[in-house]
Amino acid sequence: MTNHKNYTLTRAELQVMEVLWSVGKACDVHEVVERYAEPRPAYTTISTFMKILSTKGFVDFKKGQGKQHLYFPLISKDEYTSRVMRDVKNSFFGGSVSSFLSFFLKEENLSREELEELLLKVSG
Amino acid sequence: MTNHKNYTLTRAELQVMEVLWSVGKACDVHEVVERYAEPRPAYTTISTFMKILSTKGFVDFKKGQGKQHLYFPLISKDEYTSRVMRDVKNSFFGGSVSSFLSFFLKEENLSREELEELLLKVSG
DNA sequence: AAAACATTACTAAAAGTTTCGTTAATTAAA
DNA sequence: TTTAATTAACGAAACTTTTAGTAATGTTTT
Repeated sequence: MTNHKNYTLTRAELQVMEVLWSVGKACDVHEVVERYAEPRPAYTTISTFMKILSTKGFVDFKKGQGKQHLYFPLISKDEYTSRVMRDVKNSFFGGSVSSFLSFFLKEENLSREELEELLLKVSG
Repeated sequence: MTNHKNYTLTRAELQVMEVLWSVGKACDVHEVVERYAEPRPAYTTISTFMKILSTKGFVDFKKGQGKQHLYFPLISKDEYTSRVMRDVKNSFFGGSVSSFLSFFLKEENLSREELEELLLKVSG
């Protein structure tokens, strides 16, 4: 399946995706579990999430050694980030770009100099 | 209780808070239900959420007519928004302001000029 | 080919969230 | 003061998410 468009990631699903995104290559369940901090979830827990994520269209897999599946994301972290940002913008700022940005900047309490610097770094 | 700091709002809880924030004054359960779009939730559903939100420290109440409670938020929408923004910044941009900003600008396709303008508006 | 092994699929239970009927308590009305 | 109305508290059902054990299946080794 390929239409992650209709779904959102739950907390635990996102955690799995984070690992896949950070690894950057297709990997098996063991590799994912290893990257969890202690106490690690059970192998089958992650396996279950892979199944769920496949069904929801967020990951796919190719065959590895033996019957092993090598999982990889079907959506990039950037794509998903966009989606989250859009949702936040819509829920909290009525979809307004400038409200969103203003709030963020005020929130960060940046000095004039820091702002200038950011401007350069960002759009320079 | 007053330590909402340790909790986050679930989807349905947030919806209740949105109403309280928008109304702007302490209100009873009926007033909240009325502001829901059809099909409205049952009175007791909202009542339950008020209880939960009190326990979690997001709302408090004062006595109204009779035995009725008038609920009001203990956290402002801005405060809660900050929290969400901080979470997004941390989860998706490793806490980096400039990463956050860069992504947002690319996403929104803002020009250098538009950004400058916004910055001025914000930082006076 | 059989046994041992590795891995996914299946199932289910535990935990968390959402929903609302019923009950109990309080206030208002008769 | 008894009855009716109102309202919050309680409890539980339905649903979702999270977790993991067990079964089934395919792979490798003997």
